[in-house]
Amino acid sequence: MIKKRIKRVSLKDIAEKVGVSTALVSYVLNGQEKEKRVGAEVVLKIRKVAKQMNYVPNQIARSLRKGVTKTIGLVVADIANPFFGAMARIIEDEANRFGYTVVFGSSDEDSNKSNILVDTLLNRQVDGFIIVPSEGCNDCIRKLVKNEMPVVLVDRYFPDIITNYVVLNNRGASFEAVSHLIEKGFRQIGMIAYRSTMIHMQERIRGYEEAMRANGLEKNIRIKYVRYDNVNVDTEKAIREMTARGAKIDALFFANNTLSIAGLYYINKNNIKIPESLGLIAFDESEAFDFFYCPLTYVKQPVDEMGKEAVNVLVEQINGSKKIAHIELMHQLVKRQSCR
Amino acid sequence: MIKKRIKRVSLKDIAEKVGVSTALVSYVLNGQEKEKRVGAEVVLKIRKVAKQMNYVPNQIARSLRKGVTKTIGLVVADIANPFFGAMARIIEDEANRFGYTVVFGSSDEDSNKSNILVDTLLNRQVDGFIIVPSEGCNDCIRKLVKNEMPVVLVDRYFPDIITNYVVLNNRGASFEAVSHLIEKGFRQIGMIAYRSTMIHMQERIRGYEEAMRANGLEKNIRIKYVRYDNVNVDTEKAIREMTARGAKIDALFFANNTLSIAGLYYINKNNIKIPESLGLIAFDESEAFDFFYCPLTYVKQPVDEMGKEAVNVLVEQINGSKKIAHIELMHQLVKRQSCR
DNA sequence: TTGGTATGTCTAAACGATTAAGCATACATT
DNA sequence: AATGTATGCTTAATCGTTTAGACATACCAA
Repeated sequence: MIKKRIKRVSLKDIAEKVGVSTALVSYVLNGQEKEKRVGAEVVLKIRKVAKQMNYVPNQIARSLRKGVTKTIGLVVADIANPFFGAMARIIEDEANRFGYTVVFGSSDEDSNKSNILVDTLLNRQVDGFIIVPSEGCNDCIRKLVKNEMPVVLVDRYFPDIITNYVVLNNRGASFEAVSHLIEKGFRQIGMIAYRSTMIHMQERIRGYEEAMRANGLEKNIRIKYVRYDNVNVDTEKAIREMTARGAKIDALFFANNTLSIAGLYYINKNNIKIPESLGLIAFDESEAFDFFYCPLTYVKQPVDEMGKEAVNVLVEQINGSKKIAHIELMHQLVKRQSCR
Repeated sequence: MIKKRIKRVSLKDIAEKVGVSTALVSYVLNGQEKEKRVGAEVVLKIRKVAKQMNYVPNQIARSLRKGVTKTIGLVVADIANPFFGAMARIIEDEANRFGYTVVFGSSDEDSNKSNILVDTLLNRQVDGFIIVPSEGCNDCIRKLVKNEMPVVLVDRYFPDIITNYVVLNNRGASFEAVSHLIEKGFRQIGMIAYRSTMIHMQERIRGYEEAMRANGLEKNIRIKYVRYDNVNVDTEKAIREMTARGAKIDALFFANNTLSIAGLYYINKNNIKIPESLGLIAFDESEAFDFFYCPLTYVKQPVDEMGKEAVNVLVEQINGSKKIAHIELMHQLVKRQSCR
């Protein structure tokens, strides 16, 4: 059952060729020839032979011995979602700067998948995790934390679990967005959110509610919840209901990129006039927001910063830091024509 | 220098607790209790203790011993590009089905970065590669192939290197797109492509040229080349020049998603009327194509199929297959309003 | 009794690197 | 001559698995 590929060159091969022990080869190839007092000619010879034999160190063996893999496990909701794709890219670059490689997995917001992913990555002895946690994976995160596995949560976190996180100032972002709609004269403002107990959603909802209340519009609060695995159908239904004659809304606030885009498809299909019939504010970024016939005002997240901070915090944790980082980043409200 | 984390439970710990050798534990936990004739009560006890101690096998140790890591190395141009993000997602799912985990890296179309990535992944002893090769990394791919490392190239390949690939029928796709423009009455059709010798670009260009020639329009061939690291500026300049009075084009064909979107921004900014002043066909998919004021006709790639096929071919290679797969998938021309 | 077969378990090497500790030798110092 | 110290290299254990092969015991058949 042992794999038979072209036999890779090992330290031993070099050692034999040069006529020394593997220890010397290891010292030299790790740049410890000074401390370990390796003879000058031997150093040169080892270097030469290593290059000539095309030696590539076996990171697996090294990892086993050192108990460190120089690998980061990344769990996102869906790598195909541009928000997470962009974040993954930043994380990749930043991790590389520190000598880490990234292994990733998509959870589809499913706690079961998340669990499996985390276990797989644990098997593989990743040195730490960056996780976009899903609803219901509290225990899984708690287990990691209890085992002192370095973990940084991003985009969301669990208030009852003490661990590092890097998130957006979601409530404030939402508050500003909705306040902006109100300033522009909208009163019947509806919101479309994921049906999720996760804190990022809850905070965005809370920000909406607070902005409404702060302006005496608490009676106008209308929130529709969409299931993650049924975005299109649920979003269409939500908008249809909210724009039906009767309790008609005059503006709509979307809780994230997927919802916004689903909404835009519906709005286009039904020729709803933006901003005359309906003011809009979206969340996250998308080219769709730029090319929609009436460019959207949206809440922009600092994805780059989020990714970078996550890696920085994680690397510190891996290096033994004990202090817990709770980072809340600021949004930016990009104002355009979708709310006059 | 040895890492001190919470000590993970090992086979030995279980063996000691149960009072047997590690061999038995290994057999049982790998489901070989029948073949290896392990006593019935011992089997139960090992299972119980393993569960109770929360045992997680060390994949690193197993990999070292077996010479197999159950890991696939994925090198794309940029994981943040939705085309590659979508592909990564498919590859992830398909790889998981076969018990593989995916390690990824972005090359930015840079052969140097590609080289470093491949070396890093080699260190980590991945069982095989799925690579979107960059210009100039011929040697790097050749080296892998020579060492009998399982490799599948996607999106593009090197005609002079014998190895597996899964690509689009690029020339045909381009040919059909441009023919469609011609059918619709356009004659002065320009193309915007990457300045790249890679086959996918060359084939898309060739398809364009052939369609032009097939319709006696060879004198009208106008191609502008854009640098990967300067897309916005170069694309703007290209369109400006092509639409300047004098040798004015009446339609434009973009060679991929990034170029299309850069072009659309320029077109919007300059109020160019689509399709009246300029017919358009894009390549790849994007929500931008749907929300652009005049929905774009575009060449759709079967990303899912491409990802799946790549994994399937790779797994076969890893399992020892010697036959080389050259797979060309069919595009789909999605016809909408941007070319009347 | 002898040998054969079945059953159950263990030993120890191997994967490839790292690294503490030990062994030689040469040279300088008193 | 005795001791110290610098230099240069080797030995062997270790990380956590896997697995071929040895070993031990029981039972049955001839």
